Amino acid sequence: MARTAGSHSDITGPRVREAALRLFARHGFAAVSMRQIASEVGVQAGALYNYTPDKQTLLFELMRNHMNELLAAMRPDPAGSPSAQLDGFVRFHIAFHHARPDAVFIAYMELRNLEPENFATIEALRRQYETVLEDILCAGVDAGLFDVADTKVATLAVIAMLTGVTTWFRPDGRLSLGDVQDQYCQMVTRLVGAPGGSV
Amino acid sequence: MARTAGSHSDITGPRVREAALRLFARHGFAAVSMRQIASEVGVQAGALYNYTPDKQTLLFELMRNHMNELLAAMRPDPAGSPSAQLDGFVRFHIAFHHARPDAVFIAYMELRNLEPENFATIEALRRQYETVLEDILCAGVDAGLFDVADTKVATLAVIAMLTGVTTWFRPDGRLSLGDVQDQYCQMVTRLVGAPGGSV
DNA sequence: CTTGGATTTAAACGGGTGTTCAGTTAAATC
DNA sequence: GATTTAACTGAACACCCGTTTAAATCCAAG
Repeated sequence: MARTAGSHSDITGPRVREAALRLFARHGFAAVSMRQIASEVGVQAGALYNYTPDKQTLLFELMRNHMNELLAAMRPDPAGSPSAQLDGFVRFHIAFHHARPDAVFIAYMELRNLEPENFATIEALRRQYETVLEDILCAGVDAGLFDVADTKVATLAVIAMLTGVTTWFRPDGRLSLGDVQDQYCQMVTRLVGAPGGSV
Repeated sequence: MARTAGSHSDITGPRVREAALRLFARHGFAAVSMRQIASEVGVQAGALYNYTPDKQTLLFELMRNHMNELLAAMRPDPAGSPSAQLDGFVRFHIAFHHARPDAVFIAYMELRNLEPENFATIEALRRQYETVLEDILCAGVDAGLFDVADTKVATLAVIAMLTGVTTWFRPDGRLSLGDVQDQYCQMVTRLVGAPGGSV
């Protein structure tokens, strides 16, 4: 068992994933070659295959990793009221996605480049995340706090609205991330017909 | 001037664009080859160059065409109230986008595959469309009908929310297109703090 | 029926693709 | 210092890429 301590694989492995994430987000999975990724890492193309069985799996692992991090980070306070939970969800979604623009971009844009089996896995994780929000909405409706015609539709509407932030928000722009979070909280609060959202 | 009547170009041209639209939407611009498009049309790859100078322009024309159609079809009733105009915008956006899923997909997903000049053109058209909605929101705020903290943010939030419909709505599903339009109208009405959106 | 231009083919161009693998390098263990 | 083995190179594999071009085909007009 040689080269366990000073091994480069501890360094090269993450660097491969970082380069792939950045390049896939920037140019798209199909438009990026293994040689481009390798060149970014400072290695020959063949060396990448020490870290991934193939290009498809490299994409899949990036997406699965992102979704797992998302689900792990999202822990709604079970003691909070539905309104507080909804508020927390909105702020969390905006902040978490803003911190990982490349991973977000890939997770939403490269789904069609996944093989069916991999697609199903990512899709399941995505639905799991949506369920977190839907449960909050259902709890609010049950408590008579929210007025939502269809919690499934409202869930998808809110998530689409929140995810859209990543396409235009720039930290050096007119509004701070906190401003944006505040505004979206108000809009979502009103959207679900919760009290406290009126004029 | 021979072959003006029985010319194939009247037939092949549209067929090229249809095939490209479908394939680009399904697999992504970078993942689709000119030979695939040609094969779909029933022609050799070289024949495509009678109808487009290159692959990039083919994509660009599809996107520009879609945006132009979108802007031409979007004519808010200048006599209507801001609330009625907003309602009309929501219903129009959902219906128009649902009728052209492939073009919508391309217009939102393939922006990064456009060369800078082409990107700027499409981006300008997109902003033109957003301005239609923002003007409605501004009119509503000026009339004291809407309560919106930031019309730009609200515009982007509403459009992201509406466009998201195309990713999940299926006409053979639980809800009809009309149901979805109704629900989004209510959610948007509440989101902008307009009267008539409360419980 | 010939003509001439629109339309398409077939082949070629230079270059890039994902992936494999024998061989080289270099670091950790004995 | 010899041995072991993870890490990497460099070349090759078979194939696909967008685009160009000369030649063939097709068909309305004269």
